[in-house]
Amino acid sequence: MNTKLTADQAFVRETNLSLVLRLIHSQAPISRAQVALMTGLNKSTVSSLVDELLAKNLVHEIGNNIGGAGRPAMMLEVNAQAGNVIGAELGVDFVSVAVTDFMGNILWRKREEADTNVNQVKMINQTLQIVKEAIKFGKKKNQRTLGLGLTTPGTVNINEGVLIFAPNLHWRNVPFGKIFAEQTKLPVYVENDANAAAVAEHLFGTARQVQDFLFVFSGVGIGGGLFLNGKLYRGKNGYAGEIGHFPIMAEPYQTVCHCGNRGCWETYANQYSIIQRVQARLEVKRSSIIPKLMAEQNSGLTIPLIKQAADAGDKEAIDSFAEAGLAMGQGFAGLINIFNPKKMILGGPLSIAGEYLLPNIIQAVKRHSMPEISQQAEIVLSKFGPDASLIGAIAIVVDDALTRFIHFGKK
Amino acid sequence: MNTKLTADQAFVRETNLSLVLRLIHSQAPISRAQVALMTGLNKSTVSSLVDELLAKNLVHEIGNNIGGAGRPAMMLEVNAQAGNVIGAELGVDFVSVAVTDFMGNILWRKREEADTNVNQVKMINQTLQIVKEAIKFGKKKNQRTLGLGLTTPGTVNINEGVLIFAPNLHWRNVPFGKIFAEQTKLPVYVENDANAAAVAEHLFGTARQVQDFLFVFSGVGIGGGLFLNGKLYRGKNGYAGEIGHFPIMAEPYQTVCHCGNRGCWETYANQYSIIQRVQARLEVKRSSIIPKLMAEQNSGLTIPLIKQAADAGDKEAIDSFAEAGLAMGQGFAGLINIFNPKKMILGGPLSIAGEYLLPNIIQAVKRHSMPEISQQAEIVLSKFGPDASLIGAIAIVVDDALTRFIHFGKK
DNA sequence: TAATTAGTTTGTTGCGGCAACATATTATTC
DNA sequence: GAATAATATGTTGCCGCAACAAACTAATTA
Repeated sequence: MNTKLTADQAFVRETNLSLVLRLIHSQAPISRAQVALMTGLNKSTVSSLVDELLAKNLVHEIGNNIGGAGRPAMMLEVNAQAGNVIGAELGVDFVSVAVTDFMGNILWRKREEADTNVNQVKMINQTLQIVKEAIKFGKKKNQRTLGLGLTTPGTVNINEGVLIFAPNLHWRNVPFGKIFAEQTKLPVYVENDANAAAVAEHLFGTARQVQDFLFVFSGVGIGGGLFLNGKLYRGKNGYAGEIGHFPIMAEPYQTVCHCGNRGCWETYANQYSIIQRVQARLEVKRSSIIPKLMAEQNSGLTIPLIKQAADAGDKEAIDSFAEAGLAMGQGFAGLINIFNPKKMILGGPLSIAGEYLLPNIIQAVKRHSMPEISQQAEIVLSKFGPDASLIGAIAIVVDDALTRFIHFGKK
Repeated sequence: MNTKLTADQAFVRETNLSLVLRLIHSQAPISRAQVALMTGLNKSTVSSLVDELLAKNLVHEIGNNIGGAGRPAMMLEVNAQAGNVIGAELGVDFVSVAVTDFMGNILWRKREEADTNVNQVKMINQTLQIVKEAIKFGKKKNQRTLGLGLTTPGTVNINEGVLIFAPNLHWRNVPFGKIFAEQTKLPVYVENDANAAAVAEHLFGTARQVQDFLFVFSGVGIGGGLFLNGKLYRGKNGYAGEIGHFPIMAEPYQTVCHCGNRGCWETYANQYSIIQRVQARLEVKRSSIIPKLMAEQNSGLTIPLIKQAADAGDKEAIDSFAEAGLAMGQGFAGLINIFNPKKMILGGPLSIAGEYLLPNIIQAVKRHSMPEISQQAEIVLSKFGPDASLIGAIAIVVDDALTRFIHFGKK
């Protein structure tokens, strides 16, 4: 951790450059005068900072503002063509890769099913193959590629780029950073899925001006991205955010968690818990269209299928989501009490059923948290839903660029 | 919230002044040369910064270092006589006030029993009376008094100095800041007990160089002080840290929490839960010396009395602490998974039984948390035990002084 | 006396702030 | 329709102040 504690003039310049760049990023189109007003910086200082950003091609002028008295303002925005970014999400049963411009607009994407249980090396090679396609696509566009972001469920050492432990993948100590850097010759960023999703939401999503929020990434497990005081909180070793393993022991479903313990919150509120709930309901022979759907589609009992049943009005599906939503809300309530956040954002694969989960989450939060605190917290769905972690992989590269680019020379 | 995001030269000076002052505070005695080495600042810069601190009487020279080659170093330390600080802790059933010097050394203290249930105004007046005694004592010492810190269990708006809600006191919207400022003419700082205790531990206690830790304040309830990235985390409105109200619903003790809900973690691990556990054990007529002790001392069933019984080897007392320790550890485990802290510090009234609780907390943490994370977390007792919040009241004044004093003119 | 370490002096570089100014437009008046 | 006023944007040149660098003095030991 390169934690310089002292300040000097270079630090001042970097701070202000980064601040102005981020402001232009999130508020574009915006004029120099508006930047000066919003930051409190002097007009002349803003001009100097913007000049530098223009020279580095990070920002460009997009023509005059019309209307209003006085000299028309020259509007600025971040240059989407500042470079491409590649993001890859390594899920438990799939791999997703995307190429975007600097503003996070998707230019290319590909998703493949995968099976992590079979072979770690095979899955890494599969990912590498798709990433190489993505790089080829980026080259065609004749743009520099700024980096490769890689997200995965589990605790990550981001400095070394090593996956420490992913309970749901049963993987330990995988040096993703080294592997992908050698094979792609790109700067590689490795990050936990929920952390990355939180950054995505802050840069491109529903948490743009929000300084304190939690991203709850729900899928096979439940992970948390803690965005506190305007930045990601990673804890002592970067493992912070394992919110799914808070021991709550609430209901009779005493499922053993992938982490090895019993009573973890996520076992009551993850994908599998919903499937369990549906199974239990089907066993007592209630009328449900789910068996019919499974037969028709030759499919197992999956979340998309249950969602489909719920959309068709199937009571067992809807009630199962509701139950899981209440269990989810119990954890949300606890987290809201702990963090006093402005927003709680639900994303990840399970969020495709957000419309069935959210009302129950909100209800449980009302019941289980301190009203003074929960009244302050807005509970919403991720802008990117099941793609939250993929866009997150992009976001961690862009976010780093927004602070580091400043050090680059002229293009 | 005066959140200036931009940086300028004044900011640089403040940052470095504060850094040097804090370094001298925590590492004294220390020379200018050592400060330069540790901070990376230029020798001449350090000299200039130290000169300013000397001129403001915040630091003083305490003579030459002896031994070693070269010119002997002039050692520096923070001037304990820079001013007095008054701290007041408003507990659920007591009031404690102390006067310390700038280094937190206690010069005077007084504690009175109180009963918040009877009359809020009466209790505030009682506190005010003792605080005025403290001020008089401070004046005798012929020192300026830097401020009054006030801690209380509950959520606090620190900017307004208002207690928003204290479940265990049944108080709402008490403008402590205004009341005490008018009556004492001192700068008044109001803070939640656990938050303040965390600051105390960081400035004066076992977390001096620790950037990421949680203070768990256990007494009538359980509060948390979240010290993250080297500073207190307060959340959106300053209510963060209500860790006691995480809904866990673990055991048959379905006690209604003071917050109005059921299943809050603190109901399984607070003072009253231990008393309940002892009562339940005594009812089934086990042999215990507790009834005898109660009769002898004409006392109710209190934590100090149960502790006394445990010290005498009483199995029921020891086992009750052990049970509560395990319940406490369950929450610790969840918090460790969420925060990946370097330390977990247990303090507050209940920590007088720390020796009986801690081993069980550690055992439960091992069982319920992810080993990669919990191996990183040291679980320790507060340096100040039951006084953690009182010293915390001092610490919030000193901490503010360490950053604000820099703005003062020459004395 | 030489070596070593502590701290000071003098001058340099580079930052943002300030105030005056040039520029470009709309609004108002005749 | 032309002249003038008002308004807002952005630039220029100068200043104070920050840390830094290098050369210095100071005080000690070997």
